Amino acid sequence: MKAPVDRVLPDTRSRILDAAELLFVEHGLDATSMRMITARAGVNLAAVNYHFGTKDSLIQEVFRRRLTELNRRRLAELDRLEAAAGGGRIKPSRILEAFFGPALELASDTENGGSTFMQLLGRTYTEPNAFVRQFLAEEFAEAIGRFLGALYAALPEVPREEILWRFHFMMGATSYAIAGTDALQLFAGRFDDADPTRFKPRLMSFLLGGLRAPLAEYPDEAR
Amino acid sequence: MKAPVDRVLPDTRSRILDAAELLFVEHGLDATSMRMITARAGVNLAAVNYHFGTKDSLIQEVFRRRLTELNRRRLAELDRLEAAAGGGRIKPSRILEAFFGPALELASDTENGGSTFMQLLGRTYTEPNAFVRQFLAEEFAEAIGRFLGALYAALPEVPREEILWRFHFMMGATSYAIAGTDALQLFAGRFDDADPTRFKPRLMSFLLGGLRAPLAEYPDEAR
DNA sequence: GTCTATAGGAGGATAGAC
DNA sequence: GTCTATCCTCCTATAGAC
Repeated sequence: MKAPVDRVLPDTRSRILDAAELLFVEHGLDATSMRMITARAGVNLAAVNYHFGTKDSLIQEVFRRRLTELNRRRLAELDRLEAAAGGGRIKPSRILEAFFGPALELASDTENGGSTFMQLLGRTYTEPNAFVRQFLAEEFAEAIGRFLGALYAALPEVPREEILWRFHFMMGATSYAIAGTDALQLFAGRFDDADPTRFKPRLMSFLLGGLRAPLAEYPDEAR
Repeated sequence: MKAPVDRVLPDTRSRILDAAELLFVEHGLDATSMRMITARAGVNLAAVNYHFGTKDSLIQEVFRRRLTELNRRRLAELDRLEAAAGGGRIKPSRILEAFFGPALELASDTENGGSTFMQLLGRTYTEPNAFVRQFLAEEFAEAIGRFLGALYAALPEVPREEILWRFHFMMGATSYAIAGTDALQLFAGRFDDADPTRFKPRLMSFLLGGLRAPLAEYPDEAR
């Protein structure tokens, strides 16, 4: 790499993205105005339109710069697992680790804003904004497809639509846990032993238990 | 009851609440303007301020009118369970049924807007608006406290903070599943067998599996 | 590339007539 | 109780100077 480091401090574009990410978490996408973003980033209002065009494009770029890398890492992990298995079965717990592990890692990265972003992402899965949902779906399509396929292969005795639903439930538990930890505090009062290092094994244990639950364990009383 | 039925059609106040509920789901709290609400309700703009004062108060009332009843039913179910057990242990599956059952029932009520509301509620758990979070926490405080206590008693061998976390995960899986079913469609393409009558047993089976998962089943590799 | 200035419109809220 | 009319604030986006 012979390109000289011209700027060691974040440039205008990055400063805008960082500020937007933070404010989107604090106030939501709609309630965050361009003025709030540029004020926090220390740049001029017009800089946003220069670099990103519209507010929607800015939102898209906030997600894209992190999601592309996140899903790349997930797929790399899955590739590694499949190569190591050499056509044999992969343990479901390994698959869950490959999918949720990178997300939880990012969620615990408080230095580079990863935890901020994951809070935002967790909330945005249920975002009503059609534009946002559209590109989120596109960004995730490949990873979700590959991981669902891996789970189908790892659990051939479980009906596929059941796996699909359970994957959905697992995404929900994880998103919600990441996005709304303070909601738990509100509900349950002080939460002194919220040891963040224990969060991952706790969640993984729960997810695996749900994924492998007996199919008809809970009788349908409403039938 | 000797009060005559003066109005059989919804009055202005109810029409505003119904319209607001629907629009909040479609566009989110912030993106829904007072003008959109009054236009859909077929009432004048000033009627909202007359009946509710501010937009925040209107939002609060949209939630309150449904949540009070929902949590009342949950607590009634729990009372019934505890009375029937007569001091003995209650099965965790019964407790989950008492808590999540009424919510799922409301979520499948498409006639009176219950499903609309539950979609809204599921999304709002991660709402950034501080005002909204505050009264949601107050509205839920009693029910959450009672049900956590019941789970503690039902699972005395499980550490309490573990139950607390798992309750949090269960709320997440449920909220997300209710709020974002169409997200699943986006991810997984066509979803032909999304039989809504099978949703409840599927979710309950998953929740119970997660709640009863072995504690250290998933090893903490990052330790 | 980044700024100032402003256009052009939508927002919540209210005063006062009916 | 419900309406009309209006105030003032805030928004996104852009045009054009530097």
